[in-house]
Amino acid sequence: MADDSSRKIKSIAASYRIVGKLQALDGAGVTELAEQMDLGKSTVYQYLSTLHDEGYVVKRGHTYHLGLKYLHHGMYARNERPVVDLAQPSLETLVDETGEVGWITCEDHGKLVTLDSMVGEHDINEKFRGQVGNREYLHAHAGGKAILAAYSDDRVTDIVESHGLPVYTEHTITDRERLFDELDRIREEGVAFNDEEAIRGYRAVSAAVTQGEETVGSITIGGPKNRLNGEYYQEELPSLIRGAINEIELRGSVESPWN
Amino acid sequence: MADDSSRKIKSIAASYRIVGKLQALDGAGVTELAEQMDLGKSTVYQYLSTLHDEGYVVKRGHTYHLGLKYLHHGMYARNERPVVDLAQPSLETLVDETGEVGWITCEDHGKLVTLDSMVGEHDINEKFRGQVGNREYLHAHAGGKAILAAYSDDRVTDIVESHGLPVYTEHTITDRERLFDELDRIREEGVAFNDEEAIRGYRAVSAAVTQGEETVGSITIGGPKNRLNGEYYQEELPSLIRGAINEIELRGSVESPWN
DNA sequence: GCCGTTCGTTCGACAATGCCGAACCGCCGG
DNA sequence: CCGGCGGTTCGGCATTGTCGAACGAACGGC
Repeated sequence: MADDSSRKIKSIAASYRIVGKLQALDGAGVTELAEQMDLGKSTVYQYLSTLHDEGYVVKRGHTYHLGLKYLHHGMYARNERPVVDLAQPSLETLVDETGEVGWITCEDHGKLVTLDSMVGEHDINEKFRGQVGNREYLHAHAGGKAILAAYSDDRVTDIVESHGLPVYTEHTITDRERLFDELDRIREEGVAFNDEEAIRGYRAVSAAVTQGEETVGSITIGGPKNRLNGEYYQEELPSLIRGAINEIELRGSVESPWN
Repeated sequence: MADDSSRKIKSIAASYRIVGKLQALDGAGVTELAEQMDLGKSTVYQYLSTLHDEGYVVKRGHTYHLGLKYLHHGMYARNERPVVDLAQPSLETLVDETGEVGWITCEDHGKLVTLDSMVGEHDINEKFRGQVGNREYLHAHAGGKAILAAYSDDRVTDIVESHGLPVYTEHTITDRERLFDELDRIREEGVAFNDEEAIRGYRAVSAAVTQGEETVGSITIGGPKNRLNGEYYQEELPSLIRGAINEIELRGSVESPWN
């Protein structure tokens, strides 16, 4: 593995390695970066000043930080995802009705990306609030499993092979067979659950959003286990989510009819 | 101009040119991009597949689109800006009180970047709503002028020289002398106005947010001219904004005392 | 059902250019 | 005044980004 002898432009890969490190370190200086990445000080400097000229990096004193041009591209990419506009109104009313936390997510390069999150009246442990842009593993979240269940088995296998099934809690699904069983169950029931599989004490219910034939993301309602339990968790929320999905797909087909 | 003979890594600059075009075209194919940028088809292909491997670009059918990794970096860069957490609570109450639209903005590479926007009860023409990540000229917006007024004249001159003073409406400030006069006025009064300088029919009031000695951004309240006029526009909003700034800077100095 | 077109993709070879070490400069503390 | 630690500049070698040409797959019209 890690072959990547395929024709890649090394400097682009290197530039993003630097960008990632810059983010991980909350900003850094030339020397520090050069040491951490086994690159010449002058090389790192050249990368950073190129990125600076292009506006993707800012200098504060003697340390470099990520610039806000990434926000421009990122929000553009977010808004381009149809699931955002499709799901927002229905999910918002769902959040108002339940008071829980709502999420709009989609898949990107085998990860589950948070596109939007809205908090209901039960404002909650900060832990459970969603950060837009966060990238999580698909298999450990309700929204991710809902999306995987909408994909073909081949596509799921590809994703599992390239990302693995890392463990978060004792409830995380960590082997492939159990995952496929779970996905079959989700395909039958139409909703996915997350029962403390990512964070202890946190549960969620989710379903995939499709536009035409394509799966474009998922919506999720989540909250603490002490409130999400019994019939509310097992029946009421799933039924509300299914209703919202229904509403969303109706609107979707009205907005772009016969397409 | 456009000298850029300075030691830059050409492939990084080129990769971001491609990323920008990809955004401008709402996704594009290899051939289309190659034509628009005067590059070999194979060259563009190599860039795109590198960016794809790195996860910064997604393929949908035969067209490439921006990926969501930019959202990850972008939201990180946004959240790192201290003005977001500092200003959010005070601005939110201000928006609730007035019912207008509120903005949190900051400067990045000579542009005014929207970090957050919140709509009050007078939900408004979509035109006036703020898109997070948007990059505007500083001189044509209340938030931008408030920031410029907090900078030194040298710094302002640098920005004006590299970005110019493009015209939006007949009220836009387009010459340097008038800009500096306006900035002096803002320094005295403590608030900046935007009287149809960016969009016809749109007015706004703003003030800069500082943390310690550093200007970290600005907060703005804006809305349609027919509501923002008379004493409300000239006295009441400025006084509310000044109050919010006061509150923000008190909290800022409490959170990081004696620093 | 074939051929023409158009797209994305692969490959090889040359020259441009990314990369590094070494030297330079400005700042700070002793 | 000096040593150490940052960021920055510069020259030259070898790497590698670049392009043209050729390939394969998908599509559509005669």
